[in-house]
Amino acid sequence: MRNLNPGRSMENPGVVAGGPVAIRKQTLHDQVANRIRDLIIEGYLEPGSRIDETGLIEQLEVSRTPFREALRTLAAEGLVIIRPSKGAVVRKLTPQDVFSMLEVLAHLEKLAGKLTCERASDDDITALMALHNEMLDLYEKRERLAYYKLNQAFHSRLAELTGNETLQEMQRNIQARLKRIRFIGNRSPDYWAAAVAEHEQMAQALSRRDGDALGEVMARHLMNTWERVKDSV
Amino acid sequence: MRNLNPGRSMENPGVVAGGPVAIRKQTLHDQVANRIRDLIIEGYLEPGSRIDETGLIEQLEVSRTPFREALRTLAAEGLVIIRPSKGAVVRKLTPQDVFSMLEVLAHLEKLAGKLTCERASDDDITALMALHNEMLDLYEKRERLAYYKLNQAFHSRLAELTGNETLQEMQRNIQARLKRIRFIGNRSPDYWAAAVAEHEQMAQALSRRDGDALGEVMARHLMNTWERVKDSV
DNA sequence: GCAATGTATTTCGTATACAAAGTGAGGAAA
DNA sequence: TTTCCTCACTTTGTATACGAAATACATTGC
Repeated sequence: MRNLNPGRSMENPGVVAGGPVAIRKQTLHDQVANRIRDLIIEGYLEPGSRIDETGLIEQLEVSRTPFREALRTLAAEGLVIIRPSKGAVVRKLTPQDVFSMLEVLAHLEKLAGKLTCERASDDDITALMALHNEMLDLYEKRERLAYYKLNQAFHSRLAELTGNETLQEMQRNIQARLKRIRFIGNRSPDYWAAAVAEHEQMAQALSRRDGDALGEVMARHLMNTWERVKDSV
Repeated sequence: MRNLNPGRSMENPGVVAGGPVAIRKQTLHDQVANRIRDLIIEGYLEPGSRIDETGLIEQLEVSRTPFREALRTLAAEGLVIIRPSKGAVVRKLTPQDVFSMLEVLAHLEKLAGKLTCERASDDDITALMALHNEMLDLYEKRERLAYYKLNQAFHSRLAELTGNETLQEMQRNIQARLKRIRFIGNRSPDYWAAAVAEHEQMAQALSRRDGDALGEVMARHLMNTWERVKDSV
């Protein structure tokens, strides 16, 4: 499924196998928005800290107009907060914020699980299971970053299979805000093992197309994530 | 709970009962964003139609900079779509879009119902019931617009009582996109009566603090809404 | 007469300049 | 010494100007 709205954050490549594809035009403010988003996620811009317009503009080598438009996009996405006449700050998530996001995300994933079981084709389910197996491999090898990325892909794919665009968008939005936090969640080996065990249960439910069970596991999975990260928020 | 982000759509007044509140500064682009949002919701800007930058700028008497920043905010909210170098169009909702939004909204409201039953104080519930009774009054008097507004307030309040900020934000976002559509939903007297009956059930469940029942009714309510509006999308 | 290409005109994207608001340091008065 | 005010400086907000891209139209060739 192609992302027609260049304003949203997406990491899919611009090329699809087989045949010419429209050249993706990226306006400057889109590029800037993506760049700043990454800077925030990767921690170069610390939560709560003011965003130095002048400084960043020089570093990114763009003028103020596209930069400010990008900031407003990120503000609408909830990643930064713009205080009129006082500059923008990277939004700092309180534990409450994180909990509320996980609570909603858990509930959305529950819906995703249920709908996917109802609507996805056998091939799609098989493909999803393949992803899961890859994840197990990576866990065995203790390749944490790769595992993490595949994990994101797994959840995104699950949302896609529901065919529900809104669900995907909301999930993406929350994921983007939580990205840094979730990465922390798997720091400890114990936590990681627990997460893998939960994923195994998901895969089981998925292969049985047991939507209710899948939904329950996914919701539980995210509430456990809370337990894992709450001390580091 | 105050809305600290002036970029988001909110209809609450700037003053809360009891005590001084920070004066809300509104930058020009915020005002413009709000204005355009209203224009879209009220139908002055038709879905699918191109937004005439030059024309609107003249009418609103603002320059391009705040206008374009406002557009990007609305794009991030999903109300308009910006096609690079080709102008912005008011997002046109396909029946699929509407269905997917209602599906997600239904699921979110289900969560809201459950959490409210678990977390709200008795006073809060009583206040919510009062809203409900007012709605019944307005239905008797066939005051459709007032009923509609109170209905929105009821659902917003319910989300507030969960104490979950993210849930509120997501609900607001979807509500904003659906605003026009939902208004249509009550056109026919039969439909309206059905909606009122469903609300009565909600109130019942709420007064019993039966979260599961409330959640079920709310989810059903929105799926019924789909039945009511699907032909007019 | 139709299609294709070149050109004019409009619209969009970005940079920059100017105005307004905020911030902080230093000094004067209590 | 402390507090409050003032003034200079920094940063933000808005307007405008210019270059680039897209669209519409006319002209030319078949």
